[in-house]
Amino acid sequence: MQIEHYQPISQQFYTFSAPIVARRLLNCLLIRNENKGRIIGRICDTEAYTQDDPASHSFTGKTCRNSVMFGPAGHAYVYYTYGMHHCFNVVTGMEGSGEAVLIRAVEPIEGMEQMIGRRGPSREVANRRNYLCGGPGRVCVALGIDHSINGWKLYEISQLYIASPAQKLEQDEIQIVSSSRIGITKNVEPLWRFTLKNDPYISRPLRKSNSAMNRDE
DNA sequence: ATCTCGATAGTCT
DNA sequence: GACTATCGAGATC
Repeated sequence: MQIEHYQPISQQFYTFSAPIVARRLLNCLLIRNENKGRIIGRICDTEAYTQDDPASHSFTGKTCRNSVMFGPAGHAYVYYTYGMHHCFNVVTGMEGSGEAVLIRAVEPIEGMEQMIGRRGPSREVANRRNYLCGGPGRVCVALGIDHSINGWKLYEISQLYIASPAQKLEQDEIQIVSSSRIGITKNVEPLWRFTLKNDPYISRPLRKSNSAMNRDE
């Protein structure tokens, strides 16, 4: 079997504001290289968080935990929540702006055996297509992401990086829906969750109002 | 399909 | 001491 190689997306891609990068990341590939093999997920569900956003970790300023959010774009921000889950984010915007995009779900593309090994065998794998990587906590378990990855560059070929999609899809062909973000209590109005339209791998059903849009709005 | 509920520990005030 | 950008199981429609 021939191995296909994927080019990383440049750091410059991430220097735009979080809502823009969040929708541009849809359909891109999250690639995890390990000794055991390679795991690939196609990003299908993201959320944007900005510094003037009360739902964002960066809202109250730089702290020990969120410091990489205030660093250069294109780095990984991984945090631990609910005493048991990791969440994987990509830092966006200009350095110091305190923005990030949460990766809520990916579609399993390669390395399903390793994902199943980590997530645990379950009959859910057959029943629910979003079982393996549908949800920020699940993405981290399936791809082996934990706090040790906090701060890593995602724009160079390494153990974890993001690449352009394999099939060159025209921008117009990508149908994107925006909706309310999940699991937050503050600043619920902005429709800053972005999903691929009618994608069965997204983490949870859409909440509240939503609208179809283009990649660059 | 859509809801509840509780487990759990790091971070900040 | 009071928060969580969650998950999975179980109940109910």
